[in-house]
Amino acid sequence: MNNQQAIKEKPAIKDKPVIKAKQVTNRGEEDYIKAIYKLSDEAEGDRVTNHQLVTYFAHTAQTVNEMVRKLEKKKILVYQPYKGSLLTALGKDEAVRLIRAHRIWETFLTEKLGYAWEEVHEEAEMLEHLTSSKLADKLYAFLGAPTVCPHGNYIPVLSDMNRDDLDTCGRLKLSKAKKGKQYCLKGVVDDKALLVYLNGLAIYIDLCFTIIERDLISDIVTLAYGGRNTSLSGAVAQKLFVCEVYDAEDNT
Amino acid sequence: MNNQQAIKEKPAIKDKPVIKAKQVTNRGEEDYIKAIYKLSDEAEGDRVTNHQLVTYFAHTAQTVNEMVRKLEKKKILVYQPYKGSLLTALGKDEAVRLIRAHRIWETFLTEKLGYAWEEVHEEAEMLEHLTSSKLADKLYAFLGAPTVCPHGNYIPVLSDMNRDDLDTCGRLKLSKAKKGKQYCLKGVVDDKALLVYLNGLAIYIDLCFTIIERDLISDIVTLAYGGRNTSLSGAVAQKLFVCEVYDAEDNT
DNA sequence: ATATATTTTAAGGTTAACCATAAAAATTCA
DNA sequence: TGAATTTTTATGGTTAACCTTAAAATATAT
Repeated sequence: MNNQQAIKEKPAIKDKPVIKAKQVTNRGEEDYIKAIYKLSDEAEGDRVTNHQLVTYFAHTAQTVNEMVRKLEKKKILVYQPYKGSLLTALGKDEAVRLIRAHRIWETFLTEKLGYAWEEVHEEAEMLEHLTSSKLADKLYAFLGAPTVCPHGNYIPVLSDMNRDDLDTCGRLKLSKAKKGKQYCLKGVVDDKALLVYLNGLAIYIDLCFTIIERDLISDIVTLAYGGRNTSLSGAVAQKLFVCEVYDAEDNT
Repeated sequence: MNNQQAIKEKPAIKDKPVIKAKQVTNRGEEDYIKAIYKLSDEAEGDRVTNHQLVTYFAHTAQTVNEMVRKLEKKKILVYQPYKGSLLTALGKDEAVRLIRAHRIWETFLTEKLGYAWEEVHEEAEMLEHLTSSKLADKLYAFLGAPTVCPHGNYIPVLSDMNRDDLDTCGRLKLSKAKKGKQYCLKGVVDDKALLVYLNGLAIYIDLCFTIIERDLISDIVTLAYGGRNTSLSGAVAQKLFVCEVYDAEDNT
């Protein structure tokens, strides 16, 4: 027995490959970080409750609790039972890093590979998790330092890493737009069903239109563009971001 | 108790996001498939023994056995105890799909993003596992249907999916080259240390040189190119693939 | 201020991909 | 052919990310 040990101890280390897998799949944790970042924009008080995560991921309360506690230990967030989670600076950096990678990939896939805007989310969702800063930066430069992704959402750069609202900044929700005025579509929420719906209506980024009707009872906005009128529900209008357009003849 | 059940059964399904992670990390299995494919090129009789996998991955015999049995159940290989594993057509297709994705990514990273040839392996190693056929095909087209990766190795296309020797086909190992003849470097093994070494010697794909010495005792080849002479060990020469070059004046 | 509802968490389970130890089986070699 | 060596596999363990059930703690609404 002792003998066998002795023999086993010297299995001549040949200079063979010896492949080791590395940082395999932070996927779970990273998805939680992104979710908390995203949900905190919409939620009141910035704190994201476990309940929100339960419905977002369709995980059990137990699972959400475990993940949140784990991220808390890693200093990625602070958690108050019954109150919710708040990302630390570390957590926010991580979230922004992921969102940046996500949007860079989306831009690459549409601009360079000819994907449609409703096809890129899933691919980017996977690729973002294995995108080093080096890769992100090189891709970004290759794309010509774009400011927005195919859905019109800002691609954060290091200087605005901690800006809170990456999605609406400088723009207006269409649901807040005013009758009679002219707007230009600058961003949409990255939601496949919505994107396909907009395709059918020939609505895309940079489209300009006039609001010809805004019914507050039915919560419907009606736009005029390209010789047609289209009515959108409040639910849709809330997912579109616009900038006001000033006509040449319309001074101020 | 029964009561509680009844209440719990109707947690009104809201139309909230409900994000589900999918096909998470076949990484382990896929690495085994690739390893078996690669090792079967070098090994005698095509079969890859568990022992080869043990040294390749630095996993235990038990782990290798489990993985092999699992892949066997999935019809990816046939395994004979004490003999080794042989990929099925399904397994080979899978391996080639991965190698194709790997080499396409390597090409993208060097050609489009300016990576050095010794930097691309690790990135490609991760990206290949989440590359759909659609993505691979679009990338491939974007790159202009390249035939080889930055290391000069063939990028398989569907038509040669089952070709056995993707790495040496049509080419010669430098270690088999003859004194006095002229050759062109067409491929090198994708091994970081080797690539960095070659950088230092200004040796790269498509470099042409003449073999001015070939010492069989010391197993050293000496090349002349760009006004310099360089001696390479047999270990290195075995990892370089060349084609013979015929001078204009040297008929036949 | 309590009763009800909701949120948290303890306890224990599952699967995948790894590990170690050691017994059983097959191969190889003398 | 038997002994030595190698290969395989049974048993049992670990961690991460999920699960269920049910108890404990807190919040809310009357």
